[in-house]
Amino acid sequence: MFSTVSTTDLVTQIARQITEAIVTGKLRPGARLTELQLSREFGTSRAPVREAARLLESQGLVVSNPRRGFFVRTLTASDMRDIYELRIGLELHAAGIALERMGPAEIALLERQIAKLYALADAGSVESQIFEDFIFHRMLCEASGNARLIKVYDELATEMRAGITLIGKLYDDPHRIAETHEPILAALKKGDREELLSALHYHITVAQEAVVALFEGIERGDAS
Amino acid sequence: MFSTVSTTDLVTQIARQITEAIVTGKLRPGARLTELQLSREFGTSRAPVREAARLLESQGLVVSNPRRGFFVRTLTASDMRDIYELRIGLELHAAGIALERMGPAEIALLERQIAKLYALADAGSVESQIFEDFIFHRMLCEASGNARLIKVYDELATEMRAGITLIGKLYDDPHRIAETHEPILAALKKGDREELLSALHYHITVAQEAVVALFEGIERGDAS
DNA sequence: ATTGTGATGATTGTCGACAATTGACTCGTA
DNA sequence: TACGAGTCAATTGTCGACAATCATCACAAT
Repeated sequence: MFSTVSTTDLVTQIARQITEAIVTGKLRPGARLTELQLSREFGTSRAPVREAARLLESQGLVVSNPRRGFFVRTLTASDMRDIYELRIGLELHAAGIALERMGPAEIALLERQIAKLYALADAGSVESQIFEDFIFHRMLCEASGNARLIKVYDELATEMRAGITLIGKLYDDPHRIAETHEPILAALKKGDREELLSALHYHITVAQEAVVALFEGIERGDAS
Repeated sequence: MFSTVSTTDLVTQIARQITEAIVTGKLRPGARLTELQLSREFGTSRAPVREAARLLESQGLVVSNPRRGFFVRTLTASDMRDIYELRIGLELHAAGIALERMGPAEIALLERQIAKLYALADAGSVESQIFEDFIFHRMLCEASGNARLIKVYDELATEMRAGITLIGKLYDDPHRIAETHEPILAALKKGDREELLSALHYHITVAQEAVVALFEGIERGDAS
């Protein structure tokens, strides 16, 4: 999850910086990525920048028009609906498997993560709460023990972050955000499969509806 | 699904050729991909080859060791188990959504696809049947209407093909392969959700067990 | 025989440059 | 004023070259 060592290769480093710029909103959707400008900014030549851009394209953060270059991908309401719908399938599947594999230790970790959400609700920034929120769900996916599944989750998480950045509004009540994770934890503790899947489904669906509605509003021309 | 025009850009073209070489087995798992050799083979310079290799890395077909280059990814039994396990979650989710959206026309297309499988069982090559088998399941995913989900399926399909290539043995009774799709179709026609998910789950699990067992055998040192 | 060491060849990572193409801009004309 | 053709700057796609690094191999020492 976190950078292993500071000495990663140049392409990865560049890709990470561009990703940060996108998910934090410094690079707006639709913004053009000119290779020369980026290479100057990073103090490298164009080659590593191109490769980094290709990497980000495969992750769905940027799109490339042949002969025109790379642009920050503009996520639509339809995109977000698909992403969250897929996430439902993915995360419920992960939870179903995880339920069989989790011991008290793993569940305790999730509980601590929720505590962290509460703490950030009181004292932290919105961005850090969003980040830790994703960590919670990633831990759930990790508990499935399926590396391939985790990889897909990470890709979805990146896209969701890229989309959500525009939207601090969703998190107007950070305390409530933390609360909504409780039913998931409760079901896990009980070992109730039906309840777990139901709680997760509800949790994600609520987020989906909020995000999609907001995007539809933006597309309709409300304040960005 | 198929190439839109013959004039795709160079990187895509190279990536496609390397992919073909991998999934057809011409490039064995673990084989080294030297940029110079590939660039000579394609009559280009190294730059497009590098980008194509990066693309394939993001698809999980090749891996890169920094300063050492690219190698054809060696899929393990554990990898295949994860891939098929994820596929179960993905495809069942897709089917659940698809059930609501499919009309007689879409179901008829699936029926024709099964007919094609029978035809290939009688007269076709194993490879073409494998291909059309994947098409059947892709059609099911397409019916979900979720583009993001389809993208993940395509990635999984590529990895499965890369793994399965070694294995013509799994398709020793091609007629039976076609048959195993019938229960899925039957459930769809009935509109029985439970039966559909159950049939799909069984169908994929059977494949998973066969593939994983084969890989475990290979890892144990049986004939490759 | 085995292990450590040094040279050597091959390969990657990165760079700057050139040609091809695109999009915008200007100018002229109806 | 509106529209179209032609020109031009900017950017990408591709290339060959150089330096840094790694693996291999031979050779010597224990």
